[in-house]
Amino acid sequence: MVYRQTELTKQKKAGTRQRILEQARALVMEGGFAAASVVAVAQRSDIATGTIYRHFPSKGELVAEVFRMASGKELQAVTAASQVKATPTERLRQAVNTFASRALKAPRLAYALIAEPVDPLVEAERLRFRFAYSEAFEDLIEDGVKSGEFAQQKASFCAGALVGMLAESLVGPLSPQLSSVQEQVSERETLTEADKSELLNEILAMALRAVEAS
Amino acid sequence: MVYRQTELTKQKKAGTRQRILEQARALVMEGGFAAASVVAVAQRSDIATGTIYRHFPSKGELVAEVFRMASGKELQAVTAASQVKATPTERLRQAVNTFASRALKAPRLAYALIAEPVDPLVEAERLRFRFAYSEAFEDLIEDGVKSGEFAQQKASFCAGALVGMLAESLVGPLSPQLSSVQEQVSERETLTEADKSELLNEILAMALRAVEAS
DNA sequence: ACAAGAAGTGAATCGTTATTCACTTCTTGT
DNA sequence: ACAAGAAGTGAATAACGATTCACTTCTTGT
Repeated sequence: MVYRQTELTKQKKAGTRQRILEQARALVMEGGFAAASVVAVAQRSDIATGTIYRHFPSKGELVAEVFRMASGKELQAVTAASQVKATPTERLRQAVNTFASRALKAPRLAYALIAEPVDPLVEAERLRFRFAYSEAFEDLIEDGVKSGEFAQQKASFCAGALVGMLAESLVGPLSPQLSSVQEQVSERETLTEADKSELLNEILAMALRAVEAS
Repeated sequence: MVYRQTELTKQKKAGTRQRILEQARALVMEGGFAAASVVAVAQRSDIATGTIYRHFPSKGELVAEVFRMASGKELQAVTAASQVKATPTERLRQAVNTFASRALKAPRLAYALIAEPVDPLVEAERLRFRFAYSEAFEDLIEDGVKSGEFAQQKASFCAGALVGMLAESLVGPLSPQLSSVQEQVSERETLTEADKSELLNEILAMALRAVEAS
């Protein structure tokens, strides 16, 4: 027994693992989870397919981790925005704006995270994250209801509906952007900056109306 | 050339085709599109797998037609509800109520139509139907904006967002019901009648707030 | 230098479904 | 009854991606 794992090898291994995750993430950004086959991830990471399995027990676990990384970043941004020191209305505005504008900046990734058909392990993560988003909004809505700024409503439900509304408002505009894999929707228009800005305004206005006292 | 297709055989063939569609639909109602494999559909229709291909060029076309049938029925109900002779507010109330209560009555089917990962051919149909729903709401919102009952808003966008909100508000409550195939979510509660009724009220209230003038 | 354990390799295998096709059975008009 | 065309059959095949595994290469301590 001459060979025990040392600091160097441990780091090297962690590095490989990291590279796999990064390349998988890059593939998802370009072509969604569908593009992240084991073979493709391996090729892009300059390793053999088998190596993937030295780092992840299954493909599902790999993509679930990719999902967790990417969604975690988004969630953090939204949560931070929702906790600014301001009125509930302003906090909602910030949170919605953060969510939507980030999605519009990386449409392929956003679609993958929000709506793309995925492996059950990933779907489970998605549910979890959706719930986490919901909680971020829930706090803010509760404060708004207490202060009378918002209408009387069941915060837990409305937060969920709000997340759904946000997500779905974006899926429509987002899906045409996918181009590559899906042939059917090829000749749709691309979103101009002006379109995006108008979209943002409408989403913001509607979200506010949806919770505000009338 | 002694055998030309006659009325009787034509009807028989149409009958078989119909039975295939019905059994496929039944399978979808029970276990979603995932449960509607060609073999399963054939078995349940008491025919050989090959026979499916005498009636449909591919599995995709078959399930797309099942989707079209089922969604068409839902769409028709919502459209009808949205066209009752009443104020825009009341029409919205009717349409939303129709959509949501029907979904809650057949949760497995609703989930399959709204959110289940499906074959691209079916996904294309889904987009089309989503747009059709959106149009039903669009007319009603436009009327409401004109009459001043609703806030100033871009009807085409808000209708889409509304459809998204409805769909997504339901996916959460609906997905736990799936039971059979998905193991992860097994120990979630089932919706009681009281839950459903509360859910309906909240959805209705939020949808109205989302479009109404403040 | 060497032995042993760890990481990496990639072609072969497995699992799952849709799809095909050579064959059988049914229907019809003469 | 019979021939021809249509419908039906279901085992075999195709296609696809995940997973395995016997093997090679690398790393380490003595």
